[in-house]
Formats: sequence, C-alpha cells, structure tokens
Amino acid sequence: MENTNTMRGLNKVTLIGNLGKDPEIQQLEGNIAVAKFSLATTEQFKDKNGQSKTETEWHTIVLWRNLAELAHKYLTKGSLVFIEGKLKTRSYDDKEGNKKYITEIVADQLIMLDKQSNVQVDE
Amino acid sequence: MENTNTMRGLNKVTLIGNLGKDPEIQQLEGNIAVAKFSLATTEQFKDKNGQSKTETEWHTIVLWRNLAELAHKYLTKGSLVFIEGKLKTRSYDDKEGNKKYITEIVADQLIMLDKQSNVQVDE
Amino acid sequence: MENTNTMRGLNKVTLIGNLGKDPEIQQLEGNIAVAKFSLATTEQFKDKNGQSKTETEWHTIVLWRNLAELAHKYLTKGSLVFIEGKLKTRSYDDKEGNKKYITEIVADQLIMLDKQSNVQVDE
Amino acid sequence: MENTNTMRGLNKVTLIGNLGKDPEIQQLEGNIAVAKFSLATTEQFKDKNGQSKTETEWHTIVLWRNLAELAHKYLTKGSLVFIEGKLKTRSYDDKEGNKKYITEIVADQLIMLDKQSNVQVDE
DNA sequence: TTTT
DNA sequence: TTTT
Repeated sequence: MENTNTMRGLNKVTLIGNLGKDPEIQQLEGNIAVAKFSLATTEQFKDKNGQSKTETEWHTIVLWRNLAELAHKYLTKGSLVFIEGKLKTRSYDDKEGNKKYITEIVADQLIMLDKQSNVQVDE
Repeated sequence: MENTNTMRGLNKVTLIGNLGKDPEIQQLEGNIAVAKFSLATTEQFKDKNGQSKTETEWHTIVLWRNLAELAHKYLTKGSLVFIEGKLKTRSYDDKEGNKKYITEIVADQLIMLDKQSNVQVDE
Repeated sequence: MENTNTMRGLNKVTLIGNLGKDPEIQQLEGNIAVAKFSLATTEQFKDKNGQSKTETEWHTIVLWRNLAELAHKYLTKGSLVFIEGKLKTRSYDDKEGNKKYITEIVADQLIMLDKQSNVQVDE
Repeated sequence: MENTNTMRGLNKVTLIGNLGKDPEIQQLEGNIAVAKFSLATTEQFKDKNGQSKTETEWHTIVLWRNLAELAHKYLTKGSLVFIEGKLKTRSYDDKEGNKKYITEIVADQLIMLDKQSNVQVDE
C-alpha cells in the first residue's frame, strides 16, 4: 500500500446485442481457451424527415478461459447477450503484407439474455 | 406508440484518460463542427512475477457540434477527461488503395476532470 | 458557450433484472404520466465455504412520460428489463409523521429483454 | 461448469463527484476495514424558463478492505472521485425504534481524480 | 501521442 | 456536507 498507484484510467464497453454467428473457440498452449464472435448492436432512430431508421454496428468480442468455454457451450448465432469489457486495438499483417489494425472488445462479464440460455459469469 | 420498436441494442463506451495531442477541429458544410483527438487510457497491473506493469490503450474520439467546440476551446494535449459514447467502425481507402477499417468512439458526453478546465456538457 | 458550465458530476445506474409486480401508472396534472415498479437484480456467488448463494436486491424504478407509458403498456410482473437512470433520494413523512428517505432510480433508458416484449426507448 | 447459473442480474452504479466530508473508517472484527463517506454529484441544467440551475444529489459510499484503507489514506473533504459499485439497501432501527431503510453504494472501483491524490484501485 |  |  505504501507504493501508490498513479493511474487514472477507465476503459469500459457495455453492449447488448445478438451474435452474428456461432462463437469460434480455440485452445491455446497451456490449455487456455479463447473464443471469438461478432455481435450486432442495433439502434433505431428517426432521420431528419421523421422516418424511422435502423443502424447496426458490428463488434468483435474476445473471451478468455471460463468465459470462452461458456460462450462455446451456451451461445449460438442469434443469441442475445449483455457484454462488459475493455477496448483493445492490435495490429497484424494481412496476407498481402499490409499492416492492419483491429479493435476488439475483451469481455470480462457476460450475461445471457435469452430464456433458453440464461447464464451469467464474471471473469 | 402503436408501432412497436423491436430494437434491443446497447452500444456504450466509458473512458477516463488523457489526450495525446490537442484536438483537431474541422467545420463541415452546413457549419457543423467535428473534432477529433486520441485518448490514452492507462491501466496498471501486476504480471505473473508480481511486477507492476503499465498498459496503455489509445482510442480515437470523435465529437460533433457543441461537444466539438468545447473540446476545441478547453481541451489540450494532456487534459484528463471522462468520455461516454458509442463505438462506430467505418472503412476508408488509404493512399495505396487498401481498404482500411477504423473504430472510433463518437462521444455524447464529455466531463473535463482537470482543475483548470472543468466543463461538462451533454450532446 | 461563453458562459462555461463548471459541473463535473456523473450519476448513473445500470440494472438488468425482473419486475416484482406490474407497473403502477398515474397521470399527474398537465397530463404527465409517471410509472413505478420494483425491480429485482439477482447475483449469484460462492460463500467462504464454497457454497453457491443467491442475493437479491430490490430497486424502485420511476419512469416519466413516454417511458411510463411504455412500461405500462408492455411490462408486467416478471418482465426482464435493462434500465439506465439516475439515483435520486427524496424524503417524505409517513402516516405516523416520521421522516423517511427513499432512494429511487429515475430511468432515462429502458430496454425490454423478453422475447415477447422487445421495445427500447430513450427519454 | 455443468451446473448452469441462471442469474441474469446487473446492479451497477457509476458516479463522479466530491466528498462532503473526510471518510470515516472503522476496523471490524477480523481486522477488516470499512470506510464511509458521502459523495455529492452535481448536475447543471436549464429550467423551463431557460435559467441555469444546479441540482445536487448525495450518495452514501461504503468501501471495504483495501479500498477503505485507500479512501482513508488519500481522500479528504472535497476530493473528486470516480466510483463504481453496487446498490444495496439495508434496514435498521433508529433510536426511537422506527424501522429505517438506507440505500448505499458499495464501491468496487475507485479512481481519484484530483491532481494531488491520483490513485486507482480495484477491489 | 498522454498522464503519474 | 462537496465542487466550480
């Protein structure tokens, strides 16, 4: 406690949406599970002509360990979930050797909101 | 009210961090202001050897209209702010003609947390 | 814009839970609707003996205008909802003349999470 | 993992505000620290006559263990903090034997936002 | 590219 | 009871 922490950061994302596909799960070395899926959050609003419009945003969700296994076990395409996590941007080189950036949400909480799959877990 | 809305989406980001540079502001047609800056959120944690480590994440913040003007007026490199907004991913073609994606946070609330610049505004 | 706002406050509550009863709605003067219901948020955790335990917290939710009407129209006992709002504590005198305090959540966003009643509205 | 959890609850409060007084700390049996303070969140808005008005809400914050000790060590009357926690309502009997209810926020994250006291800790 |  |  003597050594005070001097950070003042907060990095939090909160989403409610539907899975675009079934989660993909991998086992990394050390037997660590990681799952991924894309999540659609849909917003409805009125445009300037008063017409109702829908806008969908797609997010890449990454889950580790227990959360990965739960996602794999209980979630499928179309499942409605609440996700809380952190934004993380990483870079990689694509097949043509171009540097690409991708922003992902690393989940630390998952609540399944469908009647048939109501499971909540914290990391 | 008769026409029920069937959306169940939530797309929310909450950040506390420091500006990496002064905000850049532009006036779009129709006299609409848009500002941008990058925001660093820093997290401190202990690695598996018990050593304290720092991890910084950079976010691109986009502000419209009033919020853009406030950012331009009161924020500078280093300012500490609280931001609430939405994730939005858009694509563009870079100079070499490669399709690129960028994920930005479109702010709808800004709280300035420095003693010298304490202004809060909602969109 | 010249007159800068000097507030630095944030007061936000985010809940996912089930209604304990059907909402009660009233029409105040000026034809303003106000609805109330209590919402249970349930948390599951392991106690120090490793036994799984459930803890339920009850919240009083207050909704105004459109949100009140939506709640009245679509929500019933047991409905699963996401609520975002503000904490507000007010005092009143009970029948015996004792001063009482009550803390309520004044909703400004409501997302209905049941399959049968999926409506989202912002204030 | 076989035994699925059926909870779908979320109970989260997020506040930015100033301490009304220095925190009070107690040591409970088992050497567990608990601290309390009240926090003011202030909101500025325009009333229907267009006049700027200020509304302050007071919250009771409860912190346990490490967070209690940090609050005691670094926070004083007037400190600006970000708090994340849970709502918890409990009852007690006052001196006259009346049953009273109090709603508190049990903090699980604290970020100190003053230049002079910038410490962040998770429970 | 920030902050402590 | 706070802060600007």
